[in-house]
Amino acid sequence: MRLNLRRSAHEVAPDLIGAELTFDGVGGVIVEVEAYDHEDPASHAFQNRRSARNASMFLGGGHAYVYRSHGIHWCLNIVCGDPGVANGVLIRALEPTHNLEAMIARRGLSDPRLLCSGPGRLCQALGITKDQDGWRIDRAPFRLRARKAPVEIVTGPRIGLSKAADVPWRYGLAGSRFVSRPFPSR
DNA sequence: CAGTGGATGCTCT
DNA sequence: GAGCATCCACTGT
Repeated sequence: MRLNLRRSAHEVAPDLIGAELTFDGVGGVIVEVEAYDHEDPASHAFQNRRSARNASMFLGGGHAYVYRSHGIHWCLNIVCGDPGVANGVLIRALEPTHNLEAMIARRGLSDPRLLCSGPGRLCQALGITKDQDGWRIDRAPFRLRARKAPVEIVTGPRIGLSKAADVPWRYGLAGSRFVSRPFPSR
């Protein structure tokens, strides 16, 4: 499979499940994401409204959008679609596969299930901060590799939102023990 | 396991 | 000044 990040976040999001993401050789397999588009009241760039924070969401598919969450954590999006239209996929959880020692050192934990199971946790584990905002996700030191085999995908409502909390734009790898929270069984 | 509250800083009104 | 696309520690079953 080939990843085309110039499509909308809703098309890209399920294709990212099972893909491999690393930064400086540290990372793993994407097991949970959420899609956000410019017509989404929960998006930082609702109605394509630009701000200092969300500028990189307008750079077009293949860039990183990193923002500060709750004053403490960093969260990583993969920007999708055409330049000028704010689309992004929040990377919520990885199954760690590459350089777990570096993750353990940064996180101060060794349980593999707690290293990258959450958007803030995975940025801490990989060493991603505001410095990476606007960088290309498909070039060094990032690396993004499409999945090689079909996967089973589950969906559900997105996490932690007060607006548009009903739409099922959260995607996960079925049966993964590394998602940040269980998906609704039905 | 479920629920609660604190930490903490930036964005936008 | 309010509100977070979060996480962790702590409480009570």
